[in-house]
Amino acid sequence: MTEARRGPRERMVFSAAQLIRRGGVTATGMREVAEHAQAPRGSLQHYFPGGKEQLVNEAVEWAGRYAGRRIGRFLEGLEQPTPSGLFAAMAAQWTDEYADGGFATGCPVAAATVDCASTGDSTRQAAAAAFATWRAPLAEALRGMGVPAARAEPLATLMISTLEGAILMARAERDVRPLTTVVRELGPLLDAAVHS
Amino acid sequence: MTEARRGPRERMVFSAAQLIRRGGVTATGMREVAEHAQAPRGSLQHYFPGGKEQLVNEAVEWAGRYAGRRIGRFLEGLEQPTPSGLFAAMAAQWTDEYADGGFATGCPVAAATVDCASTGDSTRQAAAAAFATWRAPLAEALRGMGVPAARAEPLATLMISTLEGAILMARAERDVRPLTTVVRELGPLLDAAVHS
DNA sequence: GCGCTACTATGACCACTGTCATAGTCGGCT
DNA sequence: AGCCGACTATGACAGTGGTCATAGTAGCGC
Repeated sequence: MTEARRGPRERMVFSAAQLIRRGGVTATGMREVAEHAQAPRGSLQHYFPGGKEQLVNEAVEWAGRYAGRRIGRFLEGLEQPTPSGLFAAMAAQWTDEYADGGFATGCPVAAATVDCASTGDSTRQAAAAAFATWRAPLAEALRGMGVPAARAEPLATLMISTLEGAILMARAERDVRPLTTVVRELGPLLDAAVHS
Repeated sequence: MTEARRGPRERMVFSAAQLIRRGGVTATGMREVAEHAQAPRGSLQHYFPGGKEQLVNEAVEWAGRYAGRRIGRFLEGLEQPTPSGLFAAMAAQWTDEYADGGFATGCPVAAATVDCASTGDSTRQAAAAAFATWRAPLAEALRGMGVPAARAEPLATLMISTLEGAILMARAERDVRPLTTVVRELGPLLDAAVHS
């Protein structure tokens, strides 16, 4: 996931996202980001003249694009594409990560929203945009599975909301139970939307 | 909601929860809490010898008890108690708050989880306990409405997860759309669990 | 060689954090 | 009155945050 062979700028954005996932926006320092990215500290002000706000916003945007791109990958991995299968795959990414890596990390977009929604408006907008770039391909995938166009966007919102909440609870409990539970409970509803 | 007539200790716990709701745990300072509670700064170390960690944990526990107690209130407010109606009432608390107060505040338990799940284990446990004290009366309410005992807990987890995620998205978008959407989409599933 | 740009390297600044130490005040008990 | 516990009031400490200023280096066109 890391791919060390990228420019220092990209590495810093990536590291910022990774550190925000852990402890939130306020708890991640600029110096810490540079160190984690093995990038010179002086490059921070050079690549991100807008300061921390710019760096955080780019990290959030990056996370949104990443989540959006994953939807396509999940679709390819499903032999029999169904809404519930897609949702299960989305959740499985987290259960897998938690299974072998501990429960240290959450969703960076959620962290940015919690920490910046009331203070930094640009970051809040970045988070909203990230959710949108995640939701769009998801709704498109649902339509491709036979979900009526009018239900695709609402169901995508439901899926993302439920997943985000389950991630929260799973981290708090240090147990994947919430993730597996919502997959099991929400699956039938999602599949029932096909051809209806 | 404030009720200024309480001891300074309770006021500080309450203020801590309120400030954590806004900007997260790391961004809320002890001095800020004392000032917000109109309590003397010297009382912090007197009432909370465990420092910030203790204060935050108590704020999270308080939030959990508050959410749990609200379930009963919502039930009383429903003339025809149904799972979907209860879920709608839970979400309405947030849409009401966002309608006339802006989107400044989120759930303190979510904020504590995001900020402390990987660093402060005691706070993480407090968050898990808060979710539990919220989930228990909710599951009990569902059973009271005719939901089979085996489905009550999973459905309660689903409801809380979905609500938490919708709160997140609503704050990011500065729009109650996610909240109203998940209420509309999840309602039928919840009601279908009655007598089945 | 010069000059220019891209990038790196440090050190300093001020604001602020959580925590501790110390002194002060108040009320009630005996 | 004296005393003692609960609580309040402040100041100081060491650490860290983001940001700025300044100087240095590498590479390239000329």
